[in-house]
Amino acid sequence: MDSATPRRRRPRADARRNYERLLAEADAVFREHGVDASLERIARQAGVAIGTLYKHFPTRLALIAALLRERHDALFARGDALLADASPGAALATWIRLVVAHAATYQGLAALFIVGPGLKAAELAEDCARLASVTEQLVGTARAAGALRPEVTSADVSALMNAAAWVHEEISADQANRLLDLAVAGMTPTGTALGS
Amino acid sequence: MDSATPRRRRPRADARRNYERLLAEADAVFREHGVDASLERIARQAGVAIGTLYKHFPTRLALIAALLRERHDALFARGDALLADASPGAALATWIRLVVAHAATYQGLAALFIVGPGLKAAELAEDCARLASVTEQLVGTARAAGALRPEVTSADVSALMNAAAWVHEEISADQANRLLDLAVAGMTPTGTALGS
DNA sequence: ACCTGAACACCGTTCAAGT
DNA sequence: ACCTGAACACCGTTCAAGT
Repeated sequence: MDSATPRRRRPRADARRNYERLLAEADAVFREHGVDASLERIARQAGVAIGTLYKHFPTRLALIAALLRERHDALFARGDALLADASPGAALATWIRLVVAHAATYQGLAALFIVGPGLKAAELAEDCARLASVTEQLVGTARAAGALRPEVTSADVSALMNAAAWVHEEISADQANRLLDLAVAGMTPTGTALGS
Repeated sequence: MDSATPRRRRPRADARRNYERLLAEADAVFREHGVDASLERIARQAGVAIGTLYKHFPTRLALIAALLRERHDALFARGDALLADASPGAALATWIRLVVAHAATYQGLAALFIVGPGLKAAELAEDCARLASVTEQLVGTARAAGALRPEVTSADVSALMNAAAWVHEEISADQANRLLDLAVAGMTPTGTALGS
């Protein structure tokens, strides 16, 4: 059985260094120019040839996915912790803020998340599925606790989070927060904030 | 004085025909591939050389603006009519639907509208300003009539309209409508739909 | 007055040749 | 095992030359 998943050989030192430099430069370039930024620029800034970038990351999405790996693990861990929170409304409110802030880190990232499990985004499909799963559980708990109107779906909450992240990218964090607060008030039985 | 704005000379017949064909093909290509579609493809499909496209439309935004001209005139006319509506809440609700449907016609259009009067978009700046102006007036009337919570700004409504159009582009008209209904409920003193 | 298409720059992607 | 960089395709944009 184990032979089907051979343990990875220790990578060569220069390969590992190139991999790390590429990730670091990709983060810098994506922060400044969004996830559609030039891959050639990333390779150039990392001091490697373009072929080396493609060797390590066969597609743009593979690069993005590798870049998000650690942050996603941390995000999902926080999500799992929130599921055990005593106040389901407050837990969902916290989760929404976390996800919006994360999805707004690079311009264009929210657009990737929103298509999610959809056709494309192969390398990010699993991350999107986990994101949707945690959201669905938190929405379910909040609804069961009476913190959400019964007709609000987890798809509604996901769409809102991505839309708010997009507003954050395109206008400002402030305007994104206002949209979030208004829409959340519309999802609440009392017409106010979640968890209050 | 009039000599400062010389009356346009009648364009040559082939020039006029090329102009019209370019607009028609641009509409078709933008509908299928969004506003970032290849200009070369548009010229090719219109049967003209790339230089001819640039002669008529010096920038991509000039082409988009020309394409939206008639639709914008119709939209703003409807907006002016809505300002005289007896029910300000219902009028705003109608306006929101009109703008969202319009902003979702081409993928990427909402992203242009949301930056609006912002730095770029020179050729579209005036259209964005008129859009914002009508929205501001309708929001003001609705608020004065008690149909909106007092703290809701016209910037909030504009952000919501663009966000809903984006969700329409990226997911579905249905999901966009759900976001719209939920957020509007959060903007209303009663937590329900506008104009009811 | 308008149109054509070559020219240049830049990027995505692949792959033969090197070490 | 990994890296390099040329090669090809495609597009944005400009402009000299044609009609």
